[in-house]
Amino acid sequence: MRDFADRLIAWQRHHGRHDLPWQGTRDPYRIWLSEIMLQQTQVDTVIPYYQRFLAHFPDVASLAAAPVEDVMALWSGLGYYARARNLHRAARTIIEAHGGAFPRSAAEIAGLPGIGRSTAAAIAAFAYGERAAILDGNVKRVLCRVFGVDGFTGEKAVESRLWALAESLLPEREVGRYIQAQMDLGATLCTRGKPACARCPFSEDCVARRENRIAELPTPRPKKVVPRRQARFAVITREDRVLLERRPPTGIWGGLLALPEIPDEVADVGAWTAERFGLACAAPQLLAPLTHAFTHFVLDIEPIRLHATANAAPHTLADEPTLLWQPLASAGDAALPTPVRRILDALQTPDLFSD
DNA sequence: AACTCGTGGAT
DNA sequence: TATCCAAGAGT
Repeated sequence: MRDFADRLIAWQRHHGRHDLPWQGTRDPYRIWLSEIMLQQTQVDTVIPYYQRFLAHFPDVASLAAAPVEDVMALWSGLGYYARARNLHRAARTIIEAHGGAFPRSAAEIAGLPGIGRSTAAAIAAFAYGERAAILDGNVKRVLCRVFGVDGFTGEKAVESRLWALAESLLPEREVGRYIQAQMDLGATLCTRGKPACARCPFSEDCVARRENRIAELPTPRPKKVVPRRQARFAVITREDRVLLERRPPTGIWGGLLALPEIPDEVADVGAWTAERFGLACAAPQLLAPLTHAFTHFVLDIEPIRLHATANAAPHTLADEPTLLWQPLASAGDAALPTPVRRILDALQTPDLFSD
């Protein structure tokens, strides 16, 4: 198909999306922020986070100047928290190593942490009109269907073929509109479930449609059994505060504030609390358990409430910088993972009839 | 290459 | 309800 890009661009003018919050600007910072938030995350989920983040950090300088804890708090609930840490690291790199000027080419942009080939191309195309191909989930789905590409797109051979195809289809002009068109077509029309082929500009040419293989393309990811794990979270309160622990920068919920996890081998929770935190507590109280599903495992959570007695002073934790007494009233502003947020919400608004 | 890393929407 | 996976990147 020789006029793929031209037809896609023409379609985008009349049927594409033009009013998303990150559109209508060539500010590479705003485009960058949107692209990072949109990684593996749907548009409707991103929009309120994007607005809030931009209100706090309107440019690279303000982001670079902020403590990483503030950045994590604004990312809280959005998931994939390494994105926030890398965003912050990259902002500081731009200020310190690039003199505050955003890199001008996709190749340079791709050198920043958290920015891979596809995201770098999107930023360069939107901000500078650079002729660079993207390969996100939308593009993969559209190309696999229209051109009949078989095989799971996570396999290197398939992905290499798709990259080559994406490069070969690039138009000479209006690259920004073109890649927006690819994403719009994939997100609004060539969807995973029931694609609206009747409204598609390629319905006559599409291999998947001609061969009646719309449901088989793109080839789905090989199935895997997701393991189920169990964890006990200590909800240690003292007056109107709760004890939180900063998680290590890597791993699950990296850099976030969470409830201390009670090791599986601990039988006597009260004794463990006394030994671990130097806190005397009243009898442990079981709170409502909850299940949290990740992509790669399911976590069954048992929150256990422990009331610390008054002689347990907050300042005894001064030599443990990862621990802090968080006022429950302001817990909503903290960098909490979603299930911890839910537990603390329930603690503040006890409702025997909910759920 | 295979695994890790969150959360919520869609079906 | 169970399953898939979304504007992917890092290791």
